[in-house]
Amino acid sequence: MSAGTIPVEPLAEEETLSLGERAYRRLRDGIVQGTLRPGSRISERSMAQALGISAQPVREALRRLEHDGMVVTLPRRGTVVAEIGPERLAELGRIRAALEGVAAALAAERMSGEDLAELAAIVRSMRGATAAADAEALAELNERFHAILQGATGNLFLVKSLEALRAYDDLGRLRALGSTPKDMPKALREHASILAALKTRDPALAEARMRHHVLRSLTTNGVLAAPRQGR
Amino acid sequence: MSAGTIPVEPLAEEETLSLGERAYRRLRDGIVQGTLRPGSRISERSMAQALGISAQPVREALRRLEHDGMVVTLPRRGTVVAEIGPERLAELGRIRAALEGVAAALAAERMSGEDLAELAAIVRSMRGATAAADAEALAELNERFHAILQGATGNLFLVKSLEALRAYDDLGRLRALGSTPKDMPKALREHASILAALKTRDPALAEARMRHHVLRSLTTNGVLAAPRQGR
DNA sequence: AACTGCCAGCTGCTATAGCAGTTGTCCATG
DNA sequence: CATGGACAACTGCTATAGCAGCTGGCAGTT
Repeated sequence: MSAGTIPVEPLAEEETLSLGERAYRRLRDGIVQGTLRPGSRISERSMAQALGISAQPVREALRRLEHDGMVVTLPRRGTVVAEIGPERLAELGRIRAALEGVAAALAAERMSGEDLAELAAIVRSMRGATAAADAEALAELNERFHAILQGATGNLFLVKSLEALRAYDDLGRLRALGSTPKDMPKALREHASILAALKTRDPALAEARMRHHVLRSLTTNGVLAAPRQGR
Repeated sequence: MSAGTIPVEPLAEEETLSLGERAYRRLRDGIVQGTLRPGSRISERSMAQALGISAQPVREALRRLEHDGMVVTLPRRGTVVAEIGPERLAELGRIRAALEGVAAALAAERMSGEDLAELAAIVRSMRGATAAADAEALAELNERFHAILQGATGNLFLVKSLEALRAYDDLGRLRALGSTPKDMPKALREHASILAALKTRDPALAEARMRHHVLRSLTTNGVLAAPRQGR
């Protein structure tokens, strides 16, 4: 590595995932899409045979799902898909709003200039996509916005918790945050205001704005009900 | 189950834990107590042999620890104990404050009358223990207070996340929240005020007070620094 | 001496087999 | 008919063995 840099891209970070990871995603998708309905019993052996793999990866996946609250397993009894009603979804949404708020606060303190610039670029792209009413592009940009912000915190616990919560997005037939056409301008303004708070390194302001943004978004998407206690 | 309830205590809830659970606690304690220092490499096989068990439970424990942020494992490379500096502890403390706040909000909405009465009894006991300056009793009561409140939310994800965060308590040679003698009266007042908010079914107020309580407690214990941005 | 390729020794990961509880059914018993 | 106990068929849990990838060092070549 003395001479100039080698002109090749690094390999894709996850060309082949572990069986446990694949089983986890498979089961998770099955649950949120309704294929595996609440109350369904999931046997390690049966599911392993159905997936064509061994029982260990399935077990590992079930443990993770249990941590996520999607299944509940009684020792030596069995594992069943948990009931995830609207009220539970609302709770998880409020938890998510709180965590994303903390992430914004931490990001306001630690975030690098490059990350800030990237967020600014994303917000600019959002402006165009909003004008074009491109819902798909907005969903993608929104995902990147939050991902960069969360990654900037450098806190793995926070990132993983939010990742787990994000898995619930596909449940109530809602796709991604801020994708409904009517609230696109709102979401754009909110993202811009969050970015402004990050630029001024104001943790409290960034947190309040992020939290409000997530709560508002979940409300317009029907996950949360009335604007009872917000902020 | 027709006649009166059977006059026997249920079996001790965890007379014999699974090996995976025991390995998890063992390793977790080793990390927070400093026996397993940051950077230490943990091999599934070696650790299994050291604990006198198989490799699977150890692997399961490592996965959980990774989720908690205490270890980080690179696929096919190895698992090492994560570095947990003061800044990370502070982050986790802020996350915890936010989550306990949400728990208080949810509890204010859902909590039953019996649970409220139990919390009231605990606060009364706290009053006595504070007068007697009984730190140990206060720590115990404090733990029960938060446990009951969190359990009243009925949200497993929330409970498990807070449980994971609680594991970090033993790290910076601090034992439990609110155990330092000087802030006993403060903690007592805060618990009482939280209880009051719960009684009036005010989620926003309960959340704000709980969050302030946790942040204040972590601050006086040295986990958090100046009262920069609170509330 | 500097570089390249090979290879033993790790590592996490997966498969197979078997243990130990739990449950529901069926038959013997009151 | 009602009741209780034993057995079979599950379940999750654990142990053992072996696979696949990565690392570091040792030799062989230039």
